[in-house]
Amino acid sequence: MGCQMRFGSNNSPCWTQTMDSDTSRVSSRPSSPEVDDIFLATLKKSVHGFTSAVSSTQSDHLSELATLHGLHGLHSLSEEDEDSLALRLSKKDHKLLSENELQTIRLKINSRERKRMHDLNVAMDGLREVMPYAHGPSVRKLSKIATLLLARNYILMLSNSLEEMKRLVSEIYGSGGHHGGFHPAACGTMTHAGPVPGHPVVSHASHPVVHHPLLPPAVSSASLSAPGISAVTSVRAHHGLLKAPGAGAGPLGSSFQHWGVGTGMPCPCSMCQVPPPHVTSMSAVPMPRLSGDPK
DNA sequence: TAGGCCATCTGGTCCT
DNA sequence: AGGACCAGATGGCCTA
Repeated sequence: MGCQMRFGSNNSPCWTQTMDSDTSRVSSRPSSPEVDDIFLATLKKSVHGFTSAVSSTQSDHLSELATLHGLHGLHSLSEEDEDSLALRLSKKDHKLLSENELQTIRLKINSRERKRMHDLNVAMDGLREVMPYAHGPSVRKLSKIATLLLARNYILMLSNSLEEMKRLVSEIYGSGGHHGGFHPAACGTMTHAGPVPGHPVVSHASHPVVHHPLLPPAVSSASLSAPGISAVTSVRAHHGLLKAPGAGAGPLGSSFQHWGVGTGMPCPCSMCQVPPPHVTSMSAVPMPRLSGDPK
């Protein structure tokens, strides 16, 4: 089976295709049910007796305990039996706490855990939102693991792009002052798209590995093959995020601004008064489809 | 039907 | 002691 990331309507297992629409299911269920509702409902039930308050798991657990204590047919127990069971359970398993107290504590803990997981999901949703991936109602929600892996790759891509931009800037302007000798008069006719005259064309294939201070050494395509993300090998293999930054119409491929040497400020010339090289939107990058969607 | 993804419960551990 | 965090177990939903 390998990598099964469900995105496209046809749900190809791997990220070999761009995300595709599937209006039928963004998420068939809320990321988290109304926590308070659940908790309150459960609490409400608990008022009428703990045997009806417990979840199925709790019921099972209770049944197990009842079995351990030699009591069978828990649901048919009378109140006296329940009280007896509670006493016996409290004596053996919970010492001083009554069942109701235990139940209350358990519900409280469960509620906290639900809230914690809900917060985690909210954060995950926030991460999904900033992921330059296809958004919209017609796009299936990224799974958690997909979100994390994609985010990681995205960060790597941005880091590499940034480092490469810095390198290029220093390469271009490092030896001279502003417009160090190559820039045509007042940026007259020069297109910023092509290779800079007198400067070697950037070859990503020959780029030294860029090390990001926040990343482990050798953050490169090789490092992306770490076992930790082996589950998405095909994702990596086909994922546009993992291409060498700047390739083609990447951040530096088609346009970049002149930068004032030493100032880090954009060149004020008219030619350079264009939007800064945007971070390539991954939604614009042909993302591999995750399914066998023929589109 | 199998497998993936997810929410929830639960008990354990660690921290404050 | 209480809360946060974690991982295992469980069951539901969905898709191929």
